[in-house]
Amino acid sequence: MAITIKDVAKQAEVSPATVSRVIADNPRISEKTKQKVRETMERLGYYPNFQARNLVAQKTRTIGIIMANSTTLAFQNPFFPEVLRGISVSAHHSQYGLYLSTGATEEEIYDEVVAMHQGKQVDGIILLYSRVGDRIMDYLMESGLPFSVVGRPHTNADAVSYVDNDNVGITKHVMSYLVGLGHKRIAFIAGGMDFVVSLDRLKGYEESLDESGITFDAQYIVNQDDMQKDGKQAIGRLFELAEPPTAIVTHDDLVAYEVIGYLEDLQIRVPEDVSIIGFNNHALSKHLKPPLCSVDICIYELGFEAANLLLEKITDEKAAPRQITVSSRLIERGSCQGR
Amino acid sequence: MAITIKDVAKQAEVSPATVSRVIADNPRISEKTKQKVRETMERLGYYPNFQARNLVAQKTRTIGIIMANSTTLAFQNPFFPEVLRGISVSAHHSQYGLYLSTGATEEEIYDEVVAMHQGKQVDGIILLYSRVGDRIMDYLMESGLPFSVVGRPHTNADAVSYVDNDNVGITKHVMSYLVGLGHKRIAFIAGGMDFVVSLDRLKGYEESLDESGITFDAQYIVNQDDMQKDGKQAIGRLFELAEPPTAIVTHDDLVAYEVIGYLEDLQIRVPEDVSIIGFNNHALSKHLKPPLCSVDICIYELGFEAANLLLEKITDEKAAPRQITVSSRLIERGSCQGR
DNA sequence: CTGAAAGCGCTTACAG
DNA sequence: CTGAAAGCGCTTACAG
Repeated sequence: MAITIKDVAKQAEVSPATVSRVIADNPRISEKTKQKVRETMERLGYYPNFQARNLVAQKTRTIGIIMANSTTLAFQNPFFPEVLRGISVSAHHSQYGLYLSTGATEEEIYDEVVAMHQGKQVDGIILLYSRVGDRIMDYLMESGLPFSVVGRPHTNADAVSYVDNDNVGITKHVMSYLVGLGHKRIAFIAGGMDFVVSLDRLKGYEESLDESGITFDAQYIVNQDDMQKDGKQAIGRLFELAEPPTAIVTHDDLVAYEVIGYLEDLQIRVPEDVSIIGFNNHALSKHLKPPLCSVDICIYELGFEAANLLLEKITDEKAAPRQITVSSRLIERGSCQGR
Repeated sequence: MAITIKDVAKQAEVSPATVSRVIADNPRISEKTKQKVRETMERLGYYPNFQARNLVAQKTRTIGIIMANSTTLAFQNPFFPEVLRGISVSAHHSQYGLYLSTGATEEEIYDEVVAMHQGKQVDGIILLYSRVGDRIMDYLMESGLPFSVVGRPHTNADAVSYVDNDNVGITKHVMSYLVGLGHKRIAFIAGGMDFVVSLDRLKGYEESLDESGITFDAQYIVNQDDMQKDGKQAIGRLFELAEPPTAIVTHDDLVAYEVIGYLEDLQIRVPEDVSIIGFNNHALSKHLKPPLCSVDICIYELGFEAANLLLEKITDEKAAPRQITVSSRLIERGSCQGR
């Protein structure tokens, strides 16, 4: 089949061991021999077989990436490609490859993680999400396989290397911005409550109300399920309340766009009647009319740093777990107005 | 380290070869022995080492995915995650893993393709794009490595397995829809002209004009560079023409959204003054005001079928190249109006 | 400075 | 029905 180290050895009239050492640029090999061997490799078009090399080296130079099972909207969401781009740059820089999970259900994904680990397919894993009571996280903790997480683990966070935004803090900032504009009835369109990021943001929401002396009212919370089942109805209900909200915070710009559509149907004007803020600062948000106020959570950096953390653990077995907080900031645009 | 086939063999008091055969469920092994070995594997927590297995099997059960170097907008675009989802489902079904390119420049990507092939890291490759005079495509053609392409190759298409929409046809359909509505001056916001898909759509545009007896006017064509450099100016120029367009076809919904933003700045109403159509039928397009008319190109199917084609070639060395045309359809919505 | 040998963890003809 | 041996393509102590 392909040219092996043996073929090169024979042609160059040295032993396979010597060829291997030339590839590794071992200093104990004479320059003369190196020249000869390299020339032969060149001539024969030799290329090392990574599988064989990895088998003896007991490593793969590959990172496994585990993504949550893909609901349609999650996939339309630019989070995934952007975080992947960040990971990609870091991995490529350190000459690591990327291996992707393909499972659709939690069960399948779990099996893949086990296969990646036990089957020695990857040197470490990046978990692209953090959810409450996640079997996969538990498995990783016990496995001894290096891993890092995008998002704060719900339990045992100190023992894990992860990147995250200050979700409580940024949400409080968003809220105090709205309160500062004179809003008191603020609706909150939350992400899935099994995700820690959603819990943190809800916590920020509640703490902020508390500090502003506004009573929490569960009627202003719209959960993910209601939104997905019938978004139009969920938004409609908000505005049938005796005291409808004057501002809406959504967990994602795309959701904000959708909400804006429903508001137009209801003849509710943005920002005159209702202010609205999204998260993730989608590329289009600045082009909307009015431009959408949004929180930039620096998705690229989240990916980039998650990969860095993982590579740190892979390189140094006993590196202590580290946590990185990636900055986030509110971008004020026309979709919010004082009252 | 980990449990190997030898450990199992020793414990079960059989030879490693027998354990291997039990794993492969070889019918020549007695049920009794199988029971005993399986029990031991279970007890010891044995898991096969894929690297070792792949080395002897001379295959990897892994598919390499090559994406074009990621300009920011390309990554915001839902095309990538959606096509990946399609690939993912097919690959997972056949128990293949996904290995992703990480290179940023064409040079880096080329090197990765060579490494994937020569280093025996993948059994085949899916090229997620087709561009004119692409070195990577040339390399793949000569390599003998199974591959498939999303998009019609610019040359030697018959020799390649690929999936594509009928881009000429669907664009003609879009155009005749607009012409049927009474439009004669139709602008065309094109994708990058190094991509075959863009060439095909432009061809459809021109052919349609021709058939409708409308003279082609290059002033109505906005190319990718102008759009990226200063989209607002590019659109502004269209409407400074003595005869400004009454309809705009854009190569992507996100670009359409952007254009709509500029039109609002120019006090040009959609659809009253100008009709607009996008491609890719983004999840949000139906929520826009007015809802955006768009072409659904079935991105998921493109990915799914590209993976199927590749797996066909991997499984059967001498499978003839096959081409699959994935359907596409115009979804009429409020952003277009007769005149 | 270089080579022969053993081994990474598996599979698969070849024997019996 | 099962085992001993060779081999996938590489690396790395151990000798010399």
